[in-house]
Amino acid sequence: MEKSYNPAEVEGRIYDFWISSGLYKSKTKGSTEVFSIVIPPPNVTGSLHIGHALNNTIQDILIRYKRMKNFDVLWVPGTDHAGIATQMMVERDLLASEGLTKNDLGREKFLERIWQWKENSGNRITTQLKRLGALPNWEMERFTLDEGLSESVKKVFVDLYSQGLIYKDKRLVNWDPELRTAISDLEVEQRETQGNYWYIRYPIEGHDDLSVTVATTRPETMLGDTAVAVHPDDSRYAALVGKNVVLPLVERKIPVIADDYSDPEKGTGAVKITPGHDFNDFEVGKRNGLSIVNILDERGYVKGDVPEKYAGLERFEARKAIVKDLENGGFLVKVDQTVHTVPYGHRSGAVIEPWLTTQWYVDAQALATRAISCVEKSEIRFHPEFWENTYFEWMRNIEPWCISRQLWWGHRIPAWYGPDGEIFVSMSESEAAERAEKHYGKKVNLARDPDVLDTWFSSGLWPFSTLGWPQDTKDLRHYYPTACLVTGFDIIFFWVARMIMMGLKFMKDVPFRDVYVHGLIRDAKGRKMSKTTGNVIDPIDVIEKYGADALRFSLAALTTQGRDIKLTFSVIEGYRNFMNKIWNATRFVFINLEPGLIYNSNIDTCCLSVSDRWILTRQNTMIGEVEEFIENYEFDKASQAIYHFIWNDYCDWYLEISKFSLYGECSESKKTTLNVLVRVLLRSLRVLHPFAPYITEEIFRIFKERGISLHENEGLNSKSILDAQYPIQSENEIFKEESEQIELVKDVVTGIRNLRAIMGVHPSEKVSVYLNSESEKSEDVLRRNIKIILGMASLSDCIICCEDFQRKSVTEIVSGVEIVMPVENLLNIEKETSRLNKDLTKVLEDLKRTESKLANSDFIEHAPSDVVEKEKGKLTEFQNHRKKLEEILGKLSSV
RNA sequence: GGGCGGUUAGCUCAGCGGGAGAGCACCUGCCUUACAAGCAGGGGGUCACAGGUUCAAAUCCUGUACCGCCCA
Repeated sequence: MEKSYNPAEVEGRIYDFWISSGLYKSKTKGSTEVFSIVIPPPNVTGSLHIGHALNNTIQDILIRYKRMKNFDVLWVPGTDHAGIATQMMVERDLLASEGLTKNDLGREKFLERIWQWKENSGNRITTQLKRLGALPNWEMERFTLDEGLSESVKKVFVDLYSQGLIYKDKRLVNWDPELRTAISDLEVEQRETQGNYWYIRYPIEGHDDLSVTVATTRPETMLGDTAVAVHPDDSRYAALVGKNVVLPLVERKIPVIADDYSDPEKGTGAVKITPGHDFNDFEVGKRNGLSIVNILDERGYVKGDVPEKYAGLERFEARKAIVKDLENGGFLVKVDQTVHTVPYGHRSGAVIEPWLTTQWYVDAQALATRAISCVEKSEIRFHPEFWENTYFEWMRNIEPWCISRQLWWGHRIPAWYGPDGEIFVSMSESEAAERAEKHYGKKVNLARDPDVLDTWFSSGLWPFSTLGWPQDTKDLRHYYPTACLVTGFDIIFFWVARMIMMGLKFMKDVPFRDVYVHGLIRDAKGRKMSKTTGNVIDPIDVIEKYGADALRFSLAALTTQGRDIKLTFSVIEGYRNFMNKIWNATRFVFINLEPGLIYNSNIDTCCLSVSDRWILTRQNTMIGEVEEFIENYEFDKASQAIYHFIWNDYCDWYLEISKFSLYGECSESKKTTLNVLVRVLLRSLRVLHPFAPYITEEIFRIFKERGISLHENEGLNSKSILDAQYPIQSENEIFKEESEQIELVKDVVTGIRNLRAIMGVHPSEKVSVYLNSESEKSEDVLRRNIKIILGMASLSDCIICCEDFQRKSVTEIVSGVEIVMPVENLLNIEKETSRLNKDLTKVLEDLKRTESKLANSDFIEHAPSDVVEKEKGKLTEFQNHRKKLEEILGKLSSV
């Protein structure tokens, strides 16, 4: 074995092995329980970012863990066509490379281009997932625009339409003038923006001296004003209600109306109403029967029933012109600076315009009822639970979902129009034609709806469309509902909620039982990672530098419940070191193994030493904890438990203690030690495997290669560690008594080492100490483990006795044991006195607190008896400690 | 404006009713043949603030301040 672990040499080879040996396939034989996950499909043309790394690491941990627990696991991989994002990219590329627009190419040619683009970049994201060590069932890989998935999309659309849950409606939508498509509420980002409040005076018709002043952040929309609203109770304006104002520049006469939408406290208390370009105003217009004037085209240029002067101006150019003209005309009262929220397109970054169009909608409210109750009834559980609130909040106030997009890349809406606009929604064109013929009594030409569906519409079907729906497949029956969905909180609305609605509607069952919501990864300063900030950590770079296992372990360790993750290289480096530690612990074991020997890991309990029993106890405790933590999605705690066990228990103590046996004379003892070393190592590797699959598989392989054989083997007859059983806590390997003994020994050793350090004793120099305890039991423990103490503390001699010393010495008291180290001439009495006084102060504080507790009758009465007993134990301990310290200090003062 | 999270060691975060913890950073000493990507030892905290509940509060409740996110 190399002296340090080299992930770059190992990872590719191991991943190929997993693929070539078919380990990614589901293990259906002998498994009774099923565990399935569908991947949150990344953008097919995208590349793996650190968020994907986190998301997929967690899924891979779950899948590997459950597989080793003998579940029939399925992890469905796949990608998303990402309608807007992908089309935007290809359009940009087309323009840059050939100076062409999509319209120059035409729909079909353009779509060919996108497919080509997808083919070129389509493998990148999956290749990157493989580098991370993710092992989904690649045979099941899906793409949202696959034939099968397209069938499900059509089927869902047709069914929902026939039930009236999908409908066409003309209303305001969020319109992206740059992409020239409608987008959903969720794709709009409200940003606080520095802007102006323009106060504009609207003269009252027929009264030269009367006017009403309105305030607006979007003056150009005045071209579309069809009323001015004041509050019904606002006495300032009561007289004006029913009169008309003359819209400046436009000269249109529009009414002053009373509507409580107007807030008397805000601005002037009078508000201009533009039903064609503002969501609130649209509602006001509906209530008051106002007409709608559309003043913009799909690019955001002024057009329609407006003064000729402004027609054809871009919206912000129009704003400038209008403000200028208002000022010249004496209509501009004042301009205040203000911070207000402006809607921006999530993808394009363009300012969104509310725009009146006809679009397709899903009646989300109708689907939400059951989606809410299934979470209320805990048929689906969020982890951490508080995300339920976010979910409920949104679901209970859900708006109709606009699903049509004026794009070409995506699932084309399966609706055909007859010559008179009659709609035929069908699974196919021929079916539509058939129905049209019946309807009209003759053959007619049908035109298909040009638009495509929101990408999330197809993603919403993902948990069942990927399993074959609408066909009644074996996979669907077997793996639906999935066990768990792993996702970031940013797509709870976009995706999680919609999958729940769709799953309940079409599968009559929830799509998953658990939703594990992880945080978002941020940089060291807590900022979102973005290309523009330049603070992006590329997971592939990390993997190349530190190895995939180090990255995975870091992500798992940092994933605390419900918090964002601040990722820094120093953390990853730390876990890279951990991998190297494991590697070297393995090297140590191999160095000591004797070839050809048969190791029996089915250890005969009676041969075990105290330290053997201790490490087995520690390991079994750890195994139980890790199991519980993983089941609760507490990956941070699980990884910490493993880390602590391997590094601090196994390497720092057991491995060091084992040397006394390995380098000793007794071959029986040596054999037992090796058995325990091997057993604990192999079990640790299996516990660790879901978190660090590469290094554990590699070490496992080396074990097999070296021909290490064990009677009751540690899964070594499996071809992969992934096919070995996950360790389970073994009650008969928990030795409480011996475990406590070693903890005492450890404390004493640390105490001695501390004295050595204080006195500057060179590590190689052997010294002698006296150990003095008033407890016979402790004394007995120390006597029986004297070899460990001698070795671990580098002692020449260790005398356990109760005798009184008169020699110059330094002292430490740990766990009731007085450690006395004679130092003869080296003693600095002042320093030692001050050190011990510091200890004494602490003990006196502890003692005082305990005494006052026990003196409190309320405490004795109310506290549980075990707490009271514990407190009494502490009292004795502190009293002894105090007594000893005072004796030592007394002696020091007389030296 | 409404909702959700957070405030614990220099930094990142655990702990969430009974003696303040980890990793990193820091200080001291060690190249002790598994590992210097290491070993040993150590220092460091009125657990944001103010009330309350309780025999007992970092932990539960209320309020305040500040930070972050989501929705208007």
